Amino acid sequence: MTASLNDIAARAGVSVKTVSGALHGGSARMSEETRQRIKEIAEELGYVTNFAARSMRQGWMPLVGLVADDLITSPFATEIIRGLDGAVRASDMAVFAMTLSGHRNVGSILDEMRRFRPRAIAYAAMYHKSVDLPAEFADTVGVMINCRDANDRVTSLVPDEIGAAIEITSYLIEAGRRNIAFINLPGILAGELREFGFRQALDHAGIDGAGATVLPAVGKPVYSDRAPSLVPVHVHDLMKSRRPPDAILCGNDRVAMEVYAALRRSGATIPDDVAVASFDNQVEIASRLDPPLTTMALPHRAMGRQAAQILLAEDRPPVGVQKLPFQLVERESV
Amino acid sequence: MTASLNDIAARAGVSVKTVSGALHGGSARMSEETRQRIKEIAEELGYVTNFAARSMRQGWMPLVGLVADDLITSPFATEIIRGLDGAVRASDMAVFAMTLSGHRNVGSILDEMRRFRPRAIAYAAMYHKSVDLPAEFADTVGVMINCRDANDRVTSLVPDEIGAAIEITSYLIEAGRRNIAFINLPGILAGELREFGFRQALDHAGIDGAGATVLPAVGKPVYSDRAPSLVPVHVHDLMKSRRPPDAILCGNDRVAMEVYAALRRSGATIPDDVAVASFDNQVEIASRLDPPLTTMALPHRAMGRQAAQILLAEDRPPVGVQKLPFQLVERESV
DNA sequence: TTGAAAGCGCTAACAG
DNA sequence: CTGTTAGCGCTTTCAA
Repeated sequence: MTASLNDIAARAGVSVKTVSGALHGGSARMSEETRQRIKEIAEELGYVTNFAARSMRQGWMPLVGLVADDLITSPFATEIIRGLDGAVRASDMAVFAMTLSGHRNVGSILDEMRRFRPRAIAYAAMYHKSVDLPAEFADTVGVMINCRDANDRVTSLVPDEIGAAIEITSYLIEAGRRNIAFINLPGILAGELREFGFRQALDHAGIDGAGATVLPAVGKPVYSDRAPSLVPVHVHDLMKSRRPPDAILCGNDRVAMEVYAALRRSGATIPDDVAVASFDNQVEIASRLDPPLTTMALPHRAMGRQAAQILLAEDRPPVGVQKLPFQLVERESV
Repeated sequence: MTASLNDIAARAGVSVKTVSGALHGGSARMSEETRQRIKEIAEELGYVTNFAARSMRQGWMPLVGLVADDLITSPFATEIIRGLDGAVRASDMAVFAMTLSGHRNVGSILDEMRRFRPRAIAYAAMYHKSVDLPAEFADTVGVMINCRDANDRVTSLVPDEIGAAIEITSYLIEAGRRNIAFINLPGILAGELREFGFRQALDHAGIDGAGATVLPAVGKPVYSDRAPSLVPVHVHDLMKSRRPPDAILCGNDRVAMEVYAALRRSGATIPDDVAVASFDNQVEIASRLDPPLTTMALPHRAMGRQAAQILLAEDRPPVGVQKLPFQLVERESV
């Protein structure tokens, strides 16, 4: 079916070793003429390296495994994969992604991944959370992306939620807003941390508790897009209250989308009456809202890139949690 | 590092052949006791099959390659991959995706993929288009997803654009709309086909040309989300015209998003004054618009599933273009 | 029922 | 500078 080094060697009348050297330019030096001839024959026969065979000697396939929560099926995945892929390609490797979706547990999918003998494995979560990786897999996973190991046995890369919340809240305050409502994502780590940062920024600015309303975007304490949204009723109530907010901070861009609609219904204009800001910078949403949304962009791409650095580095860095900064994207909603 | 069959055999005091038979339960039968003991040792040693080694005999890795346009980085990818992955897993294989993004040409990435010796390769495009696959790769690619081979040498799976346009247009007509504007995606195959279906449905209903306005969503005849949008001005002009439309059909859900905003600015309500309908059913957008958007859902998942069937079938079906139906998702915008 | 041995395609070590 | 050979881990054929 597919041509092998042997086929080329036979055709060229040299040994496989010579062909291997010619194509993959090992230290073996040979007449440039022979090398050229071999390359031509390889081309002619449609030869492509057999990584499986090569890996028998090397011990691993030129792959970086990415085991994901349910990530691949989420729009956020794209940026993490882009970042990882770009960096990994530089080392002539490819990213091989598998999704946990139907699986019972993390261990079984990690074992599935290991069968392909990747050089290293990263674990990524769809949203920032704490993951309890079974002890026996602490060595298998080289880095955790967008989540942290509950037992701190694996180097983790997570977005700096607190910093981002402080930055965006301060930004709203600097824009003159004094009564900020935060429609947060309840029951998830990212939400807790952001609320912490939010309150800290308000404290720092000397704004009292009355100006620090925090409301849940959904009823259930679970992150699920299926859960019925509380956004319309919250916004309605806020705007009808004795002291309506002059800014609404949203848990993510989709919440912001709903906030936009609800504000319009209540007759408020953005940003004149109420400024709106958010977290995510989700492709195709944030920039297309009317007015375009000011939001803190998640460092997905950077986490992917950084993960590659860690995985492919000669020596593992000391285990720890690295917080990567969000980026403020200023648009017209503030 | 990793345990091999040899290690297990040594520990169990049997031959590798016996271990292989015990773990992968080939035709080889043996005492249930031995098999059990071997399995325990394997577990204890943390053995996982080495697919690379196995593939040396089989000739291929248990992989289905997915070479994509730029697909992986698009939210649409998710459903195609889900469909493909689900079906492929049933045959104990995994999907291995690679993106064309930085590459010069299709050929080079197909060769890169071939180095991993996948069982079969699918080619997928981000949006429905015609792809001119170099002749020498016609055999390499088993099926084309969301695009068709310009030379009809490869089986292709594409959405039934014409059918979808007819269905949604008829739906609008049945809802009593008589003056439908279509803000289409210019310069791409999907757009052309939909316009054809749109006009056909109007003709069939006996609605004359005056009720069939087709306008481009963007200026450049290229599908790009970077291109400046013409939607706001088109909607403005339409609503100011002597005979404003009672329905607007949109090229995709993001166009619909902009149409919503523009209609609100002009004071029109949805669906009372103007019904809005679209194509895509993009996750997180269509259902969250206010009011939720009636749209024709792209058959991405079905194309992925179907692709797996074709790739893994014993015998290849006769080459041809299979059109998969969209699904009408009725919400409140009509 | 189990063992021994060959061989898949490649690279690395060793000879020539 | 080039050829020969061994061996990676596995499955498969042939023997026992």
